[in-house]
Amino acid sequence: MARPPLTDAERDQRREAILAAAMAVFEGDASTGCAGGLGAVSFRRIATVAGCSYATPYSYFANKAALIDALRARAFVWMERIMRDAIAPFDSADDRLDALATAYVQAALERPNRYALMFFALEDAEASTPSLELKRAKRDALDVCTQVIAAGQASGEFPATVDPLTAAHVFWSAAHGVVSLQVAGQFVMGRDVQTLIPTLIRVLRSGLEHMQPLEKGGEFRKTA
Amino acid sequence: MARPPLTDAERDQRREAILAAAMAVFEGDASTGCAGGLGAVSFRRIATVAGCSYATPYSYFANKAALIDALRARAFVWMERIMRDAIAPFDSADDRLDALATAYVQAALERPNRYALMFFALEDAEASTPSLELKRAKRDALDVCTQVIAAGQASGEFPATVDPLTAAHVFWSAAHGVVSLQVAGQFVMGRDVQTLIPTLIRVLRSGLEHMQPLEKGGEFRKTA
DNA sequence: AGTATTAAGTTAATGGCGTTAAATCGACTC
DNA sequence: GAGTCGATTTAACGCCATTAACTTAATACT
Repeated sequence: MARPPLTDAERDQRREAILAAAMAVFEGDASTGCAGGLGAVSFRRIATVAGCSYATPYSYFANKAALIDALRARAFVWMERIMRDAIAPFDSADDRLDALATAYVQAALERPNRYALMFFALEDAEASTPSLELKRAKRDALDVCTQVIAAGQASGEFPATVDPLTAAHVFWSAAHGVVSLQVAGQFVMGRDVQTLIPTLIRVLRSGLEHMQPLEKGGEFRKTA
Repeated sequence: MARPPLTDAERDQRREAILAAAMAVFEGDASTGCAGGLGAVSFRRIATVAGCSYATPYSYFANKAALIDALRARAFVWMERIMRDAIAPFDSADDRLDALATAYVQAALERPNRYALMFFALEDAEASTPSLELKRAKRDALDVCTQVIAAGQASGEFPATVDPLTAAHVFWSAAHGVVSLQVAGQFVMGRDVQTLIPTLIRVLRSGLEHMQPLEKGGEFRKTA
């Protein structure tokens, strides 16, 4: 007596089409005829590119923040794959760490928009709580780093003075700091970031033994 | 034969009033009755708060990006003062570096909106080239870090194996990475960032001698 | 005085945006 | 065919940035 709802597969397919349109707009695809970047991503333009009405995307995403959230998840998945592919050919923990950092920085600098989407999409997406999909994508990406360090500690190549998750945070934070300052055009490091990263990795790598688990760690001089 | 233009002082004063209104909106001041953050900053709301017409701010700022640029410059000046005040009571280079990092992180976490303004205001401000005012504010802020390191090297407390500017970039990048991942709510570091920073600083500090100048290795190069 | 001149500020308009309520369409059951 | 209900579109609201046209006000010259 009633029209049957869409199949899950159909819903996924149409949701995918909208996401694809959004990605095309975000990446500044020529077919969309616009500049790209987060500022260019509007529901109305996405709808136009996807060939549907302005309101249609609302059947698949609660609001713009939810769509940006999904885009961010894709960006993290993309980065995770890049990192996994980068470490695959290497065996030693040091080599894997180097390859990881190099690939990370290279990917970020080659696709600054996508990198900015991962971390700088505050305006539109930060307000609402992240989706499970995004949280998992983030965790999976960080896991690549954690696993490399944990493996290095297990094999004795790295000192096991700190838990791998903390160390992964430190490494990722450092890489993110360098890359994001560069991507955001902050300061004037006339120097080549590609060469700054190896330096930083080397320093952090050699500093692994100075890291301490934070439960007991953190003693430091401060406050007169 | 004509009405004289406003005095420079008058222009500055009115420009200042508009900037103050913008800052009040951005900080989510109660008098503005809005949430705060960059998303809340609109020319129209600023004009309302400042008690002028929608178009008036255009007499003092070319467009919204220019106004955001000015706000960012203020944020950098604010951070510079915090850092300078933080290092003032200390004498040893180690103490100053610790105080610098601690104050930086504390300030960023206490006023995440302002910190985000410094580095995450891509949408509105990144497109246009930064103003001289902003560039100088950034440089002055970075100079605090550079000077601490240079002084430490001059006194022999820090190894002089790398130029201070590069080292400052490394330190700032690392701190920025940690803070910005935290501010942006990335990952789930259940750990207290306030304690992660000392660890990172200690590691970087001990790694100073492993840093190498990026331009030309030459006489600075320490190890083969 | 009165008037031309010119800067500053206001009003109004344009086009775009996110979002939502009402109207329309289309596939299915009876 | 008629009824029904999900999916989509249309239309609308309010907000935004930006700009053009207009109004106001302060001077200088006659």
